[in-house]
Amino acid sequence: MSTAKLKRLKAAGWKAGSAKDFLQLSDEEAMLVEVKLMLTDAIKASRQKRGLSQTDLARKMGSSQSRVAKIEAGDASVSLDLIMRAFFATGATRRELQRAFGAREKLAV
Amino acid sequence: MSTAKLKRLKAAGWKAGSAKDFLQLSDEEAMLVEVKLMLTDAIKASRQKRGLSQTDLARKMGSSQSRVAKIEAGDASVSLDLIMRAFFATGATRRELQRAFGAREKLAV
DNA sequence: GCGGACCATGTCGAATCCGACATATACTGT
DNA sequence: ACAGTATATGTCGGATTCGACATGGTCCGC
Repeated sequence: MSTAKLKRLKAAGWKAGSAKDFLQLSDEEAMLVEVKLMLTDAIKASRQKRGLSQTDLARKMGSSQSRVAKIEAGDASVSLDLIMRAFFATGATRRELQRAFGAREKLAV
Repeated sequence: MSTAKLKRLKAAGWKAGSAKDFLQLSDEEAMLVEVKLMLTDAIKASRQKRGLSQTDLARKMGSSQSRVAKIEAGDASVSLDLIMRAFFATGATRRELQRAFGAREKLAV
């Protein structure tokens, strides 16, 4: 499954644009991976912009530091639900969500 | 409050009929609910636009008709991961995703 | 070089979510 | 009335994801 390979994908430094070829994902799976990567990047940026530690964010969203670390690392055990929760918990708005999907990528799939 | 909307709000993990719970809904939770409702509406629209039945979509995404029905109904047991998978499986593009997030307010409780 | 932040990673029992199935309702066309 | 198609709803065993905890690494001010 794509989520199982997400972690390895990030560790190898691959960008979302090349994820499909590298992992032989279906189009839908590739798009889901892209969505997750965009959001985890946006979470890290939003959190740091607001001067929050992973522990701070974890407390805000009723979770733990280790899980926030996994969220930002693109760990396979993290759902899109939790990613989205974390994104909003940083203080990001729906407009910022839309911008995260709009001001996008260097390379299309 | 219509029963249909109460049912859909169970997607947020809500107990139907409790105004108190509604008032306690945090901003992040409310935004997550909005995102989910927008997407489930978009899925249904995209599926019907392309002339697919729930069974067709289920086969495309390796799931079952009953789960597709639950996705579109905003059932509490459906994750955002599955919603996003279904959205892309209808043939929707990332541009349509962005457009769905930019859609005007649909949640009127 | 120590103590204190901050972040990464592994593990685990419990909670949640999954596909699948059974079944019900509604709306066709025959 | 009947058969076929489409959608809705409840349930269940197994799979996935959860928060929590333990622990290790890195960096910095003291």
